[in-house]
Amino acid sequence: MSFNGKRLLVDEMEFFSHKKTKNVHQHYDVERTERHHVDTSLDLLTGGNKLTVDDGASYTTDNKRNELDALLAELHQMNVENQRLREMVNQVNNSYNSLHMQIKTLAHRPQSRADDGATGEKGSMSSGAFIEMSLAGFAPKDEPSEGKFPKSGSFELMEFKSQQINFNEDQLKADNKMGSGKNGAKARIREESPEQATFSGWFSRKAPKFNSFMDDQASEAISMIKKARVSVRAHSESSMIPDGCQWRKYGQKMAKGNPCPRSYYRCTMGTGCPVRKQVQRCAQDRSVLITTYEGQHNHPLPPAAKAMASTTSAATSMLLSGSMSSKDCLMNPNILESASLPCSQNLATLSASAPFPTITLDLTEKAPNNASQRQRAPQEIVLSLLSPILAQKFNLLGMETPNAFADTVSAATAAITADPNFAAALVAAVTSIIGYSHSNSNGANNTSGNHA
DNA sequence: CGCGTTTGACCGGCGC
DNA sequence: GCGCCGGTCAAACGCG
Repeated sequence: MSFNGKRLLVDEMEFFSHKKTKNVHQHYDVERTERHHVDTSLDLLTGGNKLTVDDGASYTTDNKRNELDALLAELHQMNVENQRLREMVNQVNNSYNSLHMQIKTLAHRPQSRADDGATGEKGSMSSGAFIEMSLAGFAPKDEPSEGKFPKSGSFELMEFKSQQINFNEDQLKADNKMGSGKNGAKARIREESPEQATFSGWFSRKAPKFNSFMDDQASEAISMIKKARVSVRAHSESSMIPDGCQWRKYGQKMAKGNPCPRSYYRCTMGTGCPVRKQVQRCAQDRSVLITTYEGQHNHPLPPAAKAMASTTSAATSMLLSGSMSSKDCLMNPNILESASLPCSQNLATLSASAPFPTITLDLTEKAPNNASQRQRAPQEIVLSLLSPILAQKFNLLGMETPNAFADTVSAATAAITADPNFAAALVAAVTSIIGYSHSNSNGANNTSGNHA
């Protein structure tokens, strides 16, 4: 009964995202949702015939009784599953509270950190401290103290403290090669340690003022979040890939190193929508269209636009969470392969040389004959990308990754990709969970409609 | 006439 | 300070 499974999964996602609700309400909502799903399923199975679960009404056929028995058994199973998930939520909340207290402690002694940084040259600053500062900027300054699900920055702050950062120089070189980096950016990377190059390039292009680094870094981070970009490479003969949004061209320039002009578009679906995109053909392969999105929509998106918006939004979340950008993607690019993506080593890459944090989704893979290596839908790609992040979040919280997690992901991937609408909703839900819920005031309207 | 596109001018950041 | 470059503006233009 995949239908029920899907609905329950989404409800759990919403359950996560509405964590501020009191527990009693959460439980009530879950129970009510379960009942609703059973009723809905009964209606579907019986073609609208009146069936009731709890009053023992007579059933006209044995088949229907059997179906009801099966559904009740399934309901029981779901109750068990829900109970397990509730326990996981409690664990997450407890872990978050613990982490939050530690962050508070760290935040109250910025001067000592600042002194550490100020005593040496910028280049000699320990990478751990530097990254910690950068990531601290991710943590919203107005974050409520209690009961709120952790922002990604909160996670990563602890994550980077506890692990020595390694770096894959080959990945960086590849980024430099493929990116539109200027010489200046490359020089910066040469002078700094690689991880500093990545983070300082995005968050601290000017010399940091260590005596007020928290505020500076936070504001810079917020600025960078707004400017974070998602680049999508796709084969297209037309001048633009269809993404469901309405765009107005406001400029065209010849970019250095590319004989093809770069076009600039802004979203016209909402008044004053800040979302912009650049469209340019790849210099090496003219059939490849590179579309770069920047900004967040401030208006509801039509269904046709949600898929792409969800994809780019999730990719951005992945990027901004830091978990993929610095530790997984750069240090261990093979993690993408662990997401059961046969072609994923070229799927999502990060540019350390770009002036803004940019993630590139490469959808130009040739569609193989092998069904198992078919070209995947964006939702499928995002789901595959997200699964290792979710697993990582479990591990980060000191929670054992559920044994059946990998199998569940595989099964869910198959089920979810059969339903594009559900996939889009799921991606949006997951996006809100794994961190980057900086979608502030327009979050309600902006259902999964964030580009970058 | 309204709307979208084109295109040269302009601005700011950055490196030298 | 100068030049390069990416990005944006806005007047001119074209189309339905």
